[in-house]
Amino acid sequence: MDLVRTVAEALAGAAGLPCEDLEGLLEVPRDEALGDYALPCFTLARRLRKAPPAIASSLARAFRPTALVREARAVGPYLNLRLDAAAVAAVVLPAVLEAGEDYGGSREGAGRTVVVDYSSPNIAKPFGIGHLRSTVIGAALCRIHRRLGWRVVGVNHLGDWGTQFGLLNVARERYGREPPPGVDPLHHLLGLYVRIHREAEADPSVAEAGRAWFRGLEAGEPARLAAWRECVATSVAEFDRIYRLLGVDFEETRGESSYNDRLEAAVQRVREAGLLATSEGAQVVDLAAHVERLGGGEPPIEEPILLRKADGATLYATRDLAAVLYRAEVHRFERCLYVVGAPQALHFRQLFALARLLGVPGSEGLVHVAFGHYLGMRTREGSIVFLEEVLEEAERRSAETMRASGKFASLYAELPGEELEAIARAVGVGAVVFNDLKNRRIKDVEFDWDRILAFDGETGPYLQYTHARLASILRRAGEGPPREAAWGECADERVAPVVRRIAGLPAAVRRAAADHEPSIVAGYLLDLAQSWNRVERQEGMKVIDAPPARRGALLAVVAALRMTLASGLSLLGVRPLARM
RNA sequence: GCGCCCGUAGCUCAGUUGGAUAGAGCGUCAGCCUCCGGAGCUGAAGGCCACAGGUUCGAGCCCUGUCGGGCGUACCA
Repeated sequence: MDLVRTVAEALAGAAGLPCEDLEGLLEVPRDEALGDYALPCFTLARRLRKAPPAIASSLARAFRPTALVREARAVGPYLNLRLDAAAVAAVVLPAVLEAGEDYGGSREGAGRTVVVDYSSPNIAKPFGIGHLRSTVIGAALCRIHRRLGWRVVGVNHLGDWGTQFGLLNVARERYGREPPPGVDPLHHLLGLYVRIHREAEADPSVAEAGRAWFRGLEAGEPARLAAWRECVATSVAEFDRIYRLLGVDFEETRGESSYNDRLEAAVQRVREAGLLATSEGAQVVDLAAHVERLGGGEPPIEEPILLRKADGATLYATRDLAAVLYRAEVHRFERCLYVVGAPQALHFRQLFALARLLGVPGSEGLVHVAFGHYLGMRTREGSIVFLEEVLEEAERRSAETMRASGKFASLYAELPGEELEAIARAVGVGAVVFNDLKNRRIKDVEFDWDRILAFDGETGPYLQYTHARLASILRRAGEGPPREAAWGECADERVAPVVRRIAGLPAAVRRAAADHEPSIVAGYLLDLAQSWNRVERQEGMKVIDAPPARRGALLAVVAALRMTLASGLSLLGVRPLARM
């Protein structure tokens, strides 16, 4: 079911133009009174060598109404199309009911593979609120691509290697490996991490001890490897708890350390391609010198990419290069998305340029999905806001709101306590997750408890609440939506705009994937929910008490609406709830 | 210095490949529970779309410059 395409087809005959061209040009007018769709004729003017208003009026004359497109009227340079709302409902609603909560998908990604590198927290560092963004954006992009038929490989590229393990283990040796009674292992590690970092800043010999410890680890000392594994295991256990809470699951969890034995080969490949140079003792690729070979008119990258330090050690870029080679070989991706903060833009421009210079398959599909950070927290200064802390507070507030509800008794009476807890948790998580996804990802977000935990306005709970009320109507109706209904009942000016918006999910999902921008789905859902809440509350519209014909049609609308919301919310990682 | 990103209502943000009169939410003020769920809804106030040029029939959107903010700029990740 694709409404725009059907409209374009209806118009193609009159216009004498290919359907695809028209489909791209069609837009929804700002003012709904003007029509359901509009064809601006400006761009056609050059092609047809006629003035836009003349094109519009001649199209209007040539147009023959169809069952779906009832009328085409020229208004200045626009051709405004009026759809038959009953016909729209007859096309849209049964299709949505058929698709269910998978509505919005397609097969456009069939046979294609996308790798999504996301979350990727550092072991031995706290999982702070800042890590939420990559996790939640990446997980949403995975679900969105999967819905479009792609084979998705979500990768958690753990930061499980590097000098911080040296420091951490120096601290463990000095202050104790085992947590004191009553302290869980992870918080013990984090406490050590913060403490030793403070000391290292004040005392260079501490930092040197850390580096020395790490050298021993790299050399493969068994005792240090064992200590390292312990740290990794402790951290991963914590991360898993958060991932379960967020409903996040990875196809591949593979840390930087797993590329250790591929680093030499990666550098060797660069050398054989004739790209490796020595500069100030380090081994680098001078991208400025080679990148013009790639064409594409990209601005040159002045900064060289470093693959080996003067002391022979490898770097971040070396491991990322090894990782991209591995992924190309094993996963054979068409696209590979790196959901990583905007400050690393240069690093990825360098990495991608190098991959293209090496002719890595799929390197044209490498994308840095950059995002702004939460402001107002610094890891090193101890003023860390733990994600888990935020989620727990969100759950508390949600439970409080539930208890304060006048409907508490009637809504929740028959539910067991653990179910209530699960609902409070889903609402709390929904608030935090949606808050993160609702704006374009490049925007920085200032950390603010009240904002992140808000339950009214443009929030996750608002959408969940709308969903719950729809579910409630369907529950009370005591019957499922009909396959066939008097669709004319959906044609009035209150219901028709809602039905038209229901039809918009596939386009929103498609655009979200193309732009790697989950906020497009978020914005779509808010508009959808608002359009319903407006008519429902404002007009006091009743579904269940409506006369039989209207009741059936409205039940189909409510059911389709609920499925559309459920589908979109699931894509974002927000749980649709039957009650809350 | 150079590079990248951001600048739209008091605050946080939408604004499709340039298209009709720039839209939401929060906050403020005024309203709506004889309710299929008030975590909702209605209304009001609030804008030289940072500034200046340019391209175009048409610019919040594209180009150039200026200002403001953020980030990056070789041996951290």
